Amino acid sequence: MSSQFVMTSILPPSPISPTVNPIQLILPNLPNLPNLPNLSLMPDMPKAYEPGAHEDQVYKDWEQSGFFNPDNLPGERKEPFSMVLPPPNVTGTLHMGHATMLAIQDLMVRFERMRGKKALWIPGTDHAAIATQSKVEKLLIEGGMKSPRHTLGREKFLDEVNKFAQESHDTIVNQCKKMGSSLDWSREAYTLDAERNHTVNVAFKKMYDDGLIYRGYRVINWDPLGQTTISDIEIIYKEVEATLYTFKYSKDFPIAISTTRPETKVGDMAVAVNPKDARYKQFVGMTFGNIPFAGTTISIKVVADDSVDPEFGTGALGVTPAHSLIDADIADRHGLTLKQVIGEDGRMNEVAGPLVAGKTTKEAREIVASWLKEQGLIEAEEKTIQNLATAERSGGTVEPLPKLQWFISASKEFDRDGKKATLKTLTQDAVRSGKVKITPERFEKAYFQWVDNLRDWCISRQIWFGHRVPVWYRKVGKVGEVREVGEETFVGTSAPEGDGWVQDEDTLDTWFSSGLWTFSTLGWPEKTNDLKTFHPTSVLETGYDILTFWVVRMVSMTTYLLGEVPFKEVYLHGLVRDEQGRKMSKSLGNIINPLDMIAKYGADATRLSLVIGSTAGNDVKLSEEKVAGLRNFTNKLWNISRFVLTTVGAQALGVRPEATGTTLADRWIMSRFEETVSKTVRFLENKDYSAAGETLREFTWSEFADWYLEIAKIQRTDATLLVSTDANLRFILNGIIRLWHPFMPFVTETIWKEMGEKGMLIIEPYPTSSGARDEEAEAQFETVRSVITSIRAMRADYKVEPAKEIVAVISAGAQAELLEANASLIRRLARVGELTIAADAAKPEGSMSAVGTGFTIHIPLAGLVDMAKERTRIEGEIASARKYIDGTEAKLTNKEFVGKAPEKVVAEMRAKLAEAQLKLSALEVQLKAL
RNA sequence: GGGCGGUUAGCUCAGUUGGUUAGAGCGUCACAUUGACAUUGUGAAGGUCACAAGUUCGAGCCUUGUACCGCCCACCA
Repeated sequence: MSSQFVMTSILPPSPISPTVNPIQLILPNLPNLPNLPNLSLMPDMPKAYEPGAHEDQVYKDWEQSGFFNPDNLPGERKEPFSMVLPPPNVTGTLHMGHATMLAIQDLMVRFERMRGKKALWIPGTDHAAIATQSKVEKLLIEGGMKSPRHTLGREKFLDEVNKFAQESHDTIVNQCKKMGSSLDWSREAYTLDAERNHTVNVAFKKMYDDGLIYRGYRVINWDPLGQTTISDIEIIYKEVEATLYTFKYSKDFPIAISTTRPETKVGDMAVAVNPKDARYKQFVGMTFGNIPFAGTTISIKVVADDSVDPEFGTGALGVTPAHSLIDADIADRHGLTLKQVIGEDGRMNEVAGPLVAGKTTKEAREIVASWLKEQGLIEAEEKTIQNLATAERSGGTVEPLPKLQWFISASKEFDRDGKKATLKTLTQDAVRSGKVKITPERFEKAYFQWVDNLRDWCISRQIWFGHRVPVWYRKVGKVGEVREVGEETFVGTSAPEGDGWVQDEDTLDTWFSSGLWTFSTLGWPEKTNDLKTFHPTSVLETGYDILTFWVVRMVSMTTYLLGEVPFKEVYLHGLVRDEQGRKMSKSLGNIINPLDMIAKYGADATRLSLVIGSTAGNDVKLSEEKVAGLRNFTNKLWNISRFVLTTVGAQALGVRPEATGTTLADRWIMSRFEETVSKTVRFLENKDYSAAGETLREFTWSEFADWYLEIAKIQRTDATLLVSTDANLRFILNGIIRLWHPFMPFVTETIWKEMGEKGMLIIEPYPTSSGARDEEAEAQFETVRSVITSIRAMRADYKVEPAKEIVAVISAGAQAELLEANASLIRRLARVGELTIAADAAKPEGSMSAVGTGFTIHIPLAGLVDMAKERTRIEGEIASARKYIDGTEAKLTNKEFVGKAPEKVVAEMRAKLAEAQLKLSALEVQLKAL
């Protein structure tokens, strides 16, 4: 029974929380009030946003709403958006890399959900076969058990692993929720649960029946420490120092060879030379038999093979077919037999001869080397750097050796749509045809580099934790007559009928089941509604480091089994590094735990820190300061809302105000809002999340909070502007809360509640914009803003107390009317008591001046103005203006520039020149006046 | 050995098909602060865009080369 160790329990239903949010006690009392709010009903918002006080409750509310499940979403939603969560390994807890993935994916799915799509994001975990089993084994050994597998036996050992996996799973689920992930828990899957086991078995059987899966006796990567085979990509190369010996097998042998592993030479079957190598041509085809070598006897054939580099070493390669993957290939081409001299325990076996039998390879290496020395066979001995193959999980030194294993063929041909295809060509075509788009595009190269060299994939593992190979064997033969006449094989989704069947002991590589993930989670092989609606999935978002491990395999297996791609797009994020760019690791002690960050700064700030400042495919450097900085922003957003809600009120939020009768500032902020919406949406559609976030932050903080809110305070003192100003404040607040939601779901949903909105923000429509801007208002407001900023700068320059009112005279030419119309803003925001604005105003005695584009500001500061300092400053400004004018004039008098540059560029430059000249003459006037 | 990135302010990074006097956040400095917010406000300083040559009217951006840093693949036996 393969299901005995399958984990089925997934998740208890969320209990309905007995706690009642105090805010909800107030809000139902908010009827449709007349325009002026009743202050006593205003929400009582604390001064600072405390994430810990809201996040868990908000998440529970979302879960209870059922909106994570697309079947429950309101309205008619036709277009699907689907995504699978790359299942985290049940080996422990989530790290910042997982947090990044959750932040980006949740952003994607919330955005699409708000845009009215049938949005589905499927959660799940990966049993991570070798990784989990070795982790549990290690823990048991640390706990005092010497040989856990031996002591416990298969069933009890698996109980331990499953227990650990369950605990890990619970932790992971909790962490996903803490991050605010809007995952549809009702569809949660596990790569090793009963349904996925069925999928795996069906897939295995189909591929076996089609000849894509086969069993073969071949040289594989053996991990003597983990006691299992591993695939090529589970190998990590480490540089170690080694001795390269050059020697002859015997005095009479005509060719010398080199090796760093003399002990394997007792298994040599041939010497390979390049066919073009004149030195050895005469020996090709000859066999030298009965060579006494290190206590045994070997027989060496000289073969010619193109893969041998005549320039390297002696130009001859000793072929050890059983213990080198390359040699195995050569042996295969020349029909040499595999002579296994190293056993699965990593020691030399009987075949290796009495001199080394039973010794470890390391011991044997010394023994054979001394034997060679004694015999005087060594011609050279030198130190080199060798890339030692080690197993990713156990750290053991990988020993290539021949073994009967299960493989998936990359090159077996089959018919696909009337054409010949292989797994390799299917995988290549998926990306080449554009059916799968990889973002960033440059990773397509890495994809092809891997796929073009796709080799047969060894999928069987000698571990217990995993999907057991769905193959049964039975000895065939008449009892009592001949033993083991043959073996009968049965491949199926469950055990065959009849007696004597024994299931294959091995389990499958964990990537076999994860390769089926996009459709195993949707009910395949049944033709479910989910599969029809949501497959192929819209996008796969994952780290670039598992492109080859996982993405390639998903494309291979899905295109083969389903005849369609697993996803339309792959979006790859970078790795999270520390502030110095180092990988986060336990040994460096630089790990930032996402849960710590959430506890300290909130989930929203943590998410934002992983999204802002990171671009597709590039690593993110994370520091606690960055998270803290973004926590400040969440608090800013909270306080913006607090201001609007407590002073203006919550009514009529979201209703677009009438444009008539509004001020320049009103027109400006509405225009900026339109621009912000269209830019944000465009960036989100292009998956440029950092740019979207920065656009929003810029608008929220630098435009809405710093300028419009301050102006609103002034406008609200004017009874004729009160209603329209409030309407604007509400509308824009409502808009930014929606815009921010996919980035910062908790604080925005909390504010939404404070606003007294009935439904939940999670399903509100995302703002849209025609992109129509009021360019006149933007330009005019820019002038007003620039006047205010200039006055503030002058004050700061002369250390005038911010509260103190000053006198200002502005000479503004054609812009005098505009500034006059906004004089009250200038007075209040720049703290000007007596303000004179004229087309051409004279400079008062003893004043300092600042020249802007189209205006000059004078501030009389009797006795305070340092004339020498003023002169230096103005001279400096004149110098830079001259330099600019000279450069620009040079360009404009250059016929080639005027002739070849686009008209628009030339016209812009002329306008800039005129502006600069105007400024220069104004500066010169100022200098003279001094 | 093959390939892919990167090098822009003290730090972390943007910079869209080449076109204003290169931007942001953090940090720094100065000033301020009981009415949304010190998790704040206002203002300022700070850059030969790694280096060299080339293409172009024009280069942070394109080409070639050099240097340094990081990663992936191969595994020379």
